[in-house]
Amino acid sequence: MTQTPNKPISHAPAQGQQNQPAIPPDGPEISDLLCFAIYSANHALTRLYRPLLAPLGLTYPQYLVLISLRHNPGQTIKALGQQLDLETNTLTPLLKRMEEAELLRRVPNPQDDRSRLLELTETGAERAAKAGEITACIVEGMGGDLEELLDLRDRVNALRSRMGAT
Amino acid sequence: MTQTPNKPISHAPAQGQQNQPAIPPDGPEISDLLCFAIYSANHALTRLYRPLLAPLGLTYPQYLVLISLRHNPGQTIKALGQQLDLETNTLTPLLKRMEEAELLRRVPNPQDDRSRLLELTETGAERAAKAGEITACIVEGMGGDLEELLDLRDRVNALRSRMGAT
DNA sequence: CCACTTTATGTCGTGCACGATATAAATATG
DNA sequence: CATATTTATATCGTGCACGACATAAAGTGG
Repeated sequence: MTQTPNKPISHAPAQGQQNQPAIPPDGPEISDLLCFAIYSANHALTRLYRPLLAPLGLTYPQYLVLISLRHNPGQTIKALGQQLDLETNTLTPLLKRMEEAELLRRVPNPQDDRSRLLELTETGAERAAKAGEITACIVEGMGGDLEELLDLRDRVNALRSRMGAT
Repeated sequence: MTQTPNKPISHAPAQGQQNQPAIPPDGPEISDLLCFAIYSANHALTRLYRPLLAPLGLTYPQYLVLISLRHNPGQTIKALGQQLDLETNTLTPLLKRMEEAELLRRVPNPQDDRSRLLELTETGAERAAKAGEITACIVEGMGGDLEELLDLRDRVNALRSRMGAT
């Protein structure tokens, strides 16, 4: 475990004592930044998922859509967007690609002519089931014990909600 | 703090007792997934950075490049890629845009004709200094106390290294 | 019922990420 | 030294993200 714990995260000057900078003089290093850790962990996760999702013809965001629709059939695009914290400018093209791949349908909403409901096709449902199974492999790939991973998830989610995410 | 701690992260069947699934029957929910927490936290962070970086004419990856070059002047593209865990197919266009914006130069490496060294222009150095300062605002925006954030960073980095990231 | 506003979705342009592939220079090997 | 391999960078195509903008259908207030 190569890890140098608790280096400063920013170089905000210490309020009281000016002459003893506990913080690097010319700004933070990449390795100091929590935002970089998250940014880069996200890339690493994508790399972990890709070889497992590629055989299913799925990208990572598409995997998330399948997971979500499996638990919320007939969801609107807006509701999906709220769950994934994505806008329609991201979702519309993504969903179109998935519809073209016969994974889902965007059917009119009888309650509201502006809206569409999302339902998995049979293929989509099968794919969603397989996709759900690979999660275990990912947990494997992430290493560490389960307690740690669950705790980390909760802390990251706490950070998300402090940042005003949905 | 809306938070339901320690729901299961995957639905790997409990080894011993088949008849009492401690894990949801039809796969994980979005909110169960550590990978989604990280994926989404990354988006939230980008949203936090954007209004601060836009006035400097920077994107988030460009901000990272400036931070890195500030501490490692004359770095090669490869070295930068190792630090940011990015390939040249990402970096080359990004660096070209930054060169066009007069933030840096890609000068020939006298040691190796294949390679190029990266140096900040004067504008780039000024921008890097300003960029370093906004980190404090981000820490502000992330909320929570500093201890928590530093600990979180170290845990995320530990996860990164378990996933085989640089 | 008629503007006015809000809401659900879509379109467009830009900038990442990244797999696949290309190219030229450095290095290794016979 | 000639060939083979490796290495540093670049190119191309696809799929996100997302700001800015467009459109049509609800809703809302006179």
